[in-house]
Amino acid sequence: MNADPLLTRLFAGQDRQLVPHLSVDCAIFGFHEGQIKLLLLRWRHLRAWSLPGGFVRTGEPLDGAAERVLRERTGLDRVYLRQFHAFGGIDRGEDALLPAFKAMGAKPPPDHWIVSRIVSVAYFALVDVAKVALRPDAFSEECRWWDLNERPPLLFDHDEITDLALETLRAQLDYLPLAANLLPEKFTMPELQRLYETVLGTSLDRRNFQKRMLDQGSIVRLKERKTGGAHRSPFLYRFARSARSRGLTP
Amino acid sequence: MNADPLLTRLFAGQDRQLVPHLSVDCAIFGFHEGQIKLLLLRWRHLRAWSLPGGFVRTGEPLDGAAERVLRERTGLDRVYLRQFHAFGGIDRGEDALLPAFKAMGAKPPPDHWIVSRIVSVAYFALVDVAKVALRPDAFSEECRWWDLNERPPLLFDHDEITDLALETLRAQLDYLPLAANLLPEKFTMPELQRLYETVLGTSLDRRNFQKRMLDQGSIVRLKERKTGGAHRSPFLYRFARSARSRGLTP
DNA sequence: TCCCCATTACGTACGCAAGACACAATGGGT
DNA sequence: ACCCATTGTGTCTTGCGTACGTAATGGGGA
Repeated sequence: MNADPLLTRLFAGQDRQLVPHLSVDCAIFGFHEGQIKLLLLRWRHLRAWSLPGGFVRTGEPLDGAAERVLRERTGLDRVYLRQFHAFGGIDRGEDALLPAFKAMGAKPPPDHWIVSRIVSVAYFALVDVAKVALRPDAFSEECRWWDLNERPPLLFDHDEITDLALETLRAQLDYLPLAANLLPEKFTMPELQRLYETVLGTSLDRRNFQKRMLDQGSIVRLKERKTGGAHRSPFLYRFARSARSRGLTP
Repeated sequence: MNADPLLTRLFAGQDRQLVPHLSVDCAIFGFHEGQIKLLLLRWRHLRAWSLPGGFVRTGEPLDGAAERVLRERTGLDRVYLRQFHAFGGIDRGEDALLPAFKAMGAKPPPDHWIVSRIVSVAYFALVDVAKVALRPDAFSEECRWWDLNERPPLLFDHDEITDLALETLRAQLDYLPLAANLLPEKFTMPELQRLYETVLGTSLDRRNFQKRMLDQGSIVRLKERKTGGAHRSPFLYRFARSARSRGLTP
């Protein structure tokens, strides 16, 4: 197999396009059929999964790198994206990459930063699954949604990153407009409730939940109802303008 | 003036001790006489102030670098220290350093990372002012506590960093054992209340505050009272064991 | 020395929001 | 036409936070 020209230049130390020792990783969450979904990539040759990520380019803001990763994998722009932690331990499992590079015909020098020490700034994103156009990156052969509870073990320290992303999500559930970004424009009250229950891991009272949401004023009831279900048709709702917060510079 | 040998080696690109393009900054908070204090350094030659910070060494964890900065400036170890954000904008004001380097007789090449692009991971620390032994670093001529409201304008983007640290502090006031780390072992109820009021920027009802704190169970009343004041002697309290959380790996 | 009074300690009443639960309405399935 | 799971709405209770009143204390001023 031919060596990737990008990798060859990178390993020769000639690449001044990237900020060394630095990367971004994105935990991209979706919600579908009552389940939280996580977007994962499968690496070529390694056959193992990781979060979408990438390196930071010279002259590119950190947030810009995260926005780029999100855009390149999902086609989405201006969606909910927040930094939540920088992971800077000494051994984050970078050497798991070595077999992949070898299989690609490129050999990094043993002291090259890409296999020695990388600090990764982690972001989480909330997206509407229906709007996503999945696309793997140069190093991966597949890109798909996983049910959060059935996800495979991840490469590097990405299990740890995912866990902290979820913890952050739960802690901020009522402050950030989480649901407004995970659900489609129109949704029913039970759908909204199942999202809350899934994120919180508890069950909530239907009637009190509805009251709380409506009194709070952040969602608006539409005239339409959702038909096709086997029971009484529920109303459709949408979020009030103020509830949708997009992008990193609000 | 003679060139600093560390700087000379760094600018010649020979220094493999530091991870390039990466630094840590610490917002170190204290509390004294009813006021929140912030620890600042005054740079040599520049005569301007900044947060304590430093570069990350090869083989040093990110958290370790923050702990080292805190220890070197205050002599303290195992105190409350948390990462809260990575600042990675394109121009964070690094070129403010140029005059300082020049005055030290060292000239960085114009494309050197130290004046081109630095991503800084920011931490905040909560310390007991009485236990701190202040010590400036190699680049600063003075190191002292400032009243938060009277602090001077800071170098780089450190005003922004300080603002976000405070915002994070306020948001987490009731969850993290903030007071347990800012106050001395023994303290009075009015002292605790003033800390809360200062951080929150509001005034609280004396009687309800006392009830809330005691019902919560995280503080314990001692048999002693504080004497010497001009009025009725208040009881002394201490935090319950569980309330004190120290260091980055609990 | 004694009174004054700011400050501390303890207790009660009210209001709002969340939680528990009952009942009516709907719409496809049988 | 009836059944019944599901949705929409209302009521009662509980608990926490807020507002506020009263008693106790200890140093300072006359």
